Amino acid sequence: MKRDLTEIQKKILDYLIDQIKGKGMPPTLAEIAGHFGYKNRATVRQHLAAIEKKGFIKKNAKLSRSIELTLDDKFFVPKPVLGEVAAGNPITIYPDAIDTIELPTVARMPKDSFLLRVKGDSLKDAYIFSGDIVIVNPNLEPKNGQIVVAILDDAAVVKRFYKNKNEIELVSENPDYEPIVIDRKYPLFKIVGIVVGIYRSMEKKKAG
Amino acid sequence: MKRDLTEIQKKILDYLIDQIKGKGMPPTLAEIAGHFGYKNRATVRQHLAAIEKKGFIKKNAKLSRSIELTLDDKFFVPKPVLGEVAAGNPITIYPDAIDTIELPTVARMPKDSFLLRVKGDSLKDAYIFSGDIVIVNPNLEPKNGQIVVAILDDAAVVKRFYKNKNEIELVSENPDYEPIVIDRKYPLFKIVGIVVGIYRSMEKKKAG
DNA sequence: ATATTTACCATACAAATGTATGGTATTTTA
DNA sequence: TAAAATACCATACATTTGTATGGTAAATAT
Repeated sequence: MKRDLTEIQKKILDYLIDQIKGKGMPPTLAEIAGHFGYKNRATVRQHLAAIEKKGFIKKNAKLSRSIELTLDDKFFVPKPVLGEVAAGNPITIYPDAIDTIELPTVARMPKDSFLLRVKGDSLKDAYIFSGDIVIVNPNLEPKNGQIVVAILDDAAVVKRFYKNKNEIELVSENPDYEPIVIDRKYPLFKIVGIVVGIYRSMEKKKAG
Repeated sequence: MKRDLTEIQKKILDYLIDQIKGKGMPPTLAEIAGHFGYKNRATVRQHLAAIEKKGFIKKNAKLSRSIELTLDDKFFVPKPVLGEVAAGNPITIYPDAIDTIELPTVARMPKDSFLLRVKGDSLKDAYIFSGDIVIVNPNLEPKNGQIVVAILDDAAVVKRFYKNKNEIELVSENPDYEPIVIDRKYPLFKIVGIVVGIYRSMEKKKAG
């Protein structure tokens, strides 16, 4: 089937993915040549032909930048899910993506916002459920009543934010969970961001 | 600040987003012209210039397909909401968009899919609530247990789909609502599409 | 009432782009 | 060892592509 790529071909494919993912469009032959120091587009063309022959890309003849990654369907824009955040008890946010919504083909990662998958049911009265993806914007100031992602001590929770006189409270909608009052017990406390939206795929596969 | 786009400009922007997110690369002027039936690339160019002036895209001069979306910072993409669909009692689907929501780019939709705002609470046990936006794909065959949008008689509902021997049943998760059995009473019955995802913005007030 | 914006058209042109062909040299495979 | 495959080069060419300019007509704004 798919033979292995040579080292150079691998580097070129990497570059293709990087460009498509990062810049939002595939490079031209000239751009690829420029990046790798080739003096000729024909060289690039031959590499691309080889990569295509091995099944990693597809080129639509005669169209500029017509390099398609043959990795998967593009049902949704692939976005990395950075971790899981507890709606009940705190759960660690992993440094790297733990999962991807759909596949890592052609995505443009927005600069600031990120995704977290919710675990636990403490926000079920706010209609957020285990398995939902919350969209977190780290650049907004939290207002009372908003749902925020906060770090307590090396772990994160998603709860409603309330700031009183000199005390911050994180409350669940679910009465089974006690409100968390932020005090000296949480020296690492930090608001990670505000939940600006949630998304839920109906295609089932996720466990809670 | 950013002036509103005209209808045509909106359609073009939508097409741009669709192509960039879906195909992995922005279209050329000629491709845009072809898609909208323009006989001339200059027309497209002028539209793009207008859209760029209003701040929705950025063009890198002289490069082919050099259309960058400046929406990613905002993380959201405007999409038309075609109407309201009842989770409880049927509500008419309007022929034109009744609203526009900012759909997160994570929730980019498959081609041909559309959005409906849910009204009513008959699906609340399926965690879909009044005010939620459902993403509907009209190109999938419904399987038992899936949530579908169906037309009963000039009105639409969103319910769980079950097909028995020779009978189709639409059931709510909420026991307050009786299952609807499809028979001669519903000569116009038609499955509009399958709910493939839901999105809920936390920033906007929810409609009752 | 007049100016501006919007929404198209046509023609023209330089640069960008993909392609074609032929060449050299090295490495890998049969 | 001979035959492919790999990894480059150069030159040439037809299209594609973005751009520039000028024009018409209708809708909006001032």
